[in-house]
Amino acid sequence: MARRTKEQAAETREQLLDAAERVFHAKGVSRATLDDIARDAGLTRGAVYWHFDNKTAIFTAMCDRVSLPMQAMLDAQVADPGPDPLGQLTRDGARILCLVANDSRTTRVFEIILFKTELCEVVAEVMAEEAERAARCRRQLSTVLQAAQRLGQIPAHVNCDLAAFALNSYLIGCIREWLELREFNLADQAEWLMQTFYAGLQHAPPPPAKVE
Amino acid sequence: MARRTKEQAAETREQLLDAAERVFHAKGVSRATLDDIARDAGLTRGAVYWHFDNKTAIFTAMCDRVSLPMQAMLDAQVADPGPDPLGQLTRDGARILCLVANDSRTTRVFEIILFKTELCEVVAEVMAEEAERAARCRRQLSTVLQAAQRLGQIPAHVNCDLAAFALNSYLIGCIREWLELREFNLADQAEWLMQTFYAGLQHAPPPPAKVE
DNA sequence: TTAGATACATACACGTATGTTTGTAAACAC
DNA sequence: GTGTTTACAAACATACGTGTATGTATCTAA
Repeated sequence: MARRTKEQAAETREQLLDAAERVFHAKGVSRATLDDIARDAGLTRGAVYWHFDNKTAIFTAMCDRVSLPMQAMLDAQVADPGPDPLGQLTRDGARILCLVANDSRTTRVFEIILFKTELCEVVAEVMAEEAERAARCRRQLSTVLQAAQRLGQIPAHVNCDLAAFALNSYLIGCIREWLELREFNLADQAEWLMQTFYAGLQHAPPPPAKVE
Repeated sequence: MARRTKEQAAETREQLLDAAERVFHAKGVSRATLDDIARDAGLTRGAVYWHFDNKTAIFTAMCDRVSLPMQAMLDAQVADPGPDPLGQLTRDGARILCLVANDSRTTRVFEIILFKTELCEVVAEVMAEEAERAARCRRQLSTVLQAAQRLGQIPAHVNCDLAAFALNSYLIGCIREWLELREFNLADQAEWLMQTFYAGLQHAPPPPAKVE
């Protein structure tokens, strides 16, 4: 095959990742063949092995294309909680839900991660990364919730670590169930869904014991 | 191999399902081999193919062992909402969380379903069943929430279909995230988690539009 | 202008999962 | 007690995915 220029090669890489999204989504990650991906991109496995070590490398690269921007968004939120942390969290949560609902790449990759990926010992590195990422996310959420608590937006007796867990669970759960359902416009209801959850935090009963 | 009695054969079947739980959990459903399952049970693939048509049949049988009892529990709740539907829903939700936290078989199978199974066109029958089951669950939750609404436990402006979606999402999300985290005693916090969510429903803002 | 590196395509060797078929010893019907 | 069916084990044929090795045409740098 003819050698392409650097830019053409980079474009080939993107096309392979696009193809991986489609194939992973259609067949599931483990049933997807490197040949499937190559063919979908109009290439051969030679191109795949040139740009990536193996299927796992493709998978992580594909995830990074959507997760890195979202992580940056949360980082900014933590860096400056602002005068209304709870309201800002509401809007950020709603914004994430809207992204899932409206950006097709985000939709597809979330569907792949939530429904078409088997985490097991074989992909231990990926699991460890994911666990670290999730833990960091919870810590950040807890930090923002504590800021809200200091401003009196949340009762003092609320355990912010547990509340962060609940918030994170709620968001993931809403994304997961909506992706499975698709019967209403998530973007329209995103604000209400988030506001209802925070109303619960504001009127939460006292905790039975400390978390952890 | 020697022929076994009917009871012995039924026990063999159970052992195969136990083995399937372990192997699916360890390797993921699609990476799990029928030979893996047979060996784990101390048998051969001959036994597997005698009791089940293929891997999909084993998977559904394994799921049924835990999902059927839980579905029966929800059915009973719908048949008689009682004088305090919201309180009863709180206790039922907490009970499910406790089951996930304390019953090892429930824990394992939920982990398999949530983290170690790839839903795709290849297993379309399983997906269709699951979608129907989930839809039925949401309808039942909505029914109970409407009963609570008639009793004044939830504001009249709340869309019960959307609230059922939120509740279901919250439960699944909590189960999923706790299974991934495992850093606190879920059974201890189950009541607080559910009560906090229902506090949100009771203080929910008016909806922006109709769901669906 | 040419030597080497690049960006793939093609071909091969290997392991391995699957479905099926055949074998077989014990249980059960009679 | 004999024949048949049951509940598996063992062996076989087939297919398929992976990794790697090799081929090659083009780009690029000197």
